[in-house]
Amino acid sequence: MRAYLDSIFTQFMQLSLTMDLDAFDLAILDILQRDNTSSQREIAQRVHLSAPAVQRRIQRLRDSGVIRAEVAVLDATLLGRPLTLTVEVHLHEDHPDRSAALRARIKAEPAVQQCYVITGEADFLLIVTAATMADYEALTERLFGKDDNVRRYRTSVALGCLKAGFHVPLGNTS
Amino acid sequence: MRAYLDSIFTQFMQLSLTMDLDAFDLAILDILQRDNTSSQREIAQRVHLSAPAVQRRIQRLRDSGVIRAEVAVLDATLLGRPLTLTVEVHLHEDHPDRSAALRARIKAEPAVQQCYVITGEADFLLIVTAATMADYEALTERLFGKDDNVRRYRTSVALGCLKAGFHVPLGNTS
DNA sequence: GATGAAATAGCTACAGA
DNA sequence: TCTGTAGCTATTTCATC
Repeated sequence: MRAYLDSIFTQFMQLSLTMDLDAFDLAILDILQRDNTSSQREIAQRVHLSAPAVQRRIQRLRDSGVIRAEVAVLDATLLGRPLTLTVEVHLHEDHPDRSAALRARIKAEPAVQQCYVITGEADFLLIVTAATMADYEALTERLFGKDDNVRRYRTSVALGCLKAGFHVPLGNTS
Repeated sequence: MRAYLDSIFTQFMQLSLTMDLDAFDLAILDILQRDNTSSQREIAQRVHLSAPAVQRRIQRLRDSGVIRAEVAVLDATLLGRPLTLTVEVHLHEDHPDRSAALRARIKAEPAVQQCYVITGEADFLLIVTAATMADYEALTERLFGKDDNVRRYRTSVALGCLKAGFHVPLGNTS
């Protein structure tokens, strides 16, 4: 019952939030998701609003969760991690209970940058960063080694990266 | 010849940069890649350095490319794009010349958040955001529809996301 | 790398539409 | 309720040691 009420509340919040975003908000968001170092004054004159108005809107977007995080994106290669790998994980049973431990290990593993629970042949898709293939092997051993619910995993090495980001297309300003 | 010199230069830069990063830099980077809103004063006292020292290091990390970008990460669901899809693209020929047009379309398509060129069965792995399945279908038509070098593509819908980011593990502070 | 001054950005209060 | 003006606080930035 509590979970049900929570879900209703979440839906309501999302609905009310989505409806409250106007063209100014979208313009501000699009600037910030490209370059979060833009000053409020600069944003203000680009979207034709005053600096405090921009400030208030940004604060509201942060509070409401539309802005999930403000982060620096680092160059993994320059930091000694030139390898990116993608891993499809196939389970025997994909019931949450059976894979809870695996999920926890994945969440706790810093080298795993992304993990999606997916439909289709595989159950998880991971994006992993590593310094060397030996390190990656050790990682797979830690994650999958003793888990008899993992049927198999298929690794692909990323030879290159055409694009990488979490940029969300925003209406006409996408 | 020019390309060769460029590659040598790049290698030299990377080497010199990698070697010049000390524990302070790594500590600063790890703070920034988690929360880029941290003030220099705050960072300074956390890493036991003065604020201007932190400021100089950050500037240097920006200039050298270790800090690739400073961005706001938005909630796609709250912005009307609740769907995330992963797409494996299989080509007939993976020679760059034959896939140049496809690469260009992928780069130009805002809904494609990430695209990795990978080894193994598939040639590309895409992470895509979409508002509806109809939109996604239209996207695949735009990207792959008239490209006879695309043998097939395999879509998986992301049912959930255990983690998502580009956080790079940094030594002992990972 | 630290200190301190100047410039700039961010934040709050208030008035008006 | 939201915008814009004004003014204050805090942060960033730069010159000097």
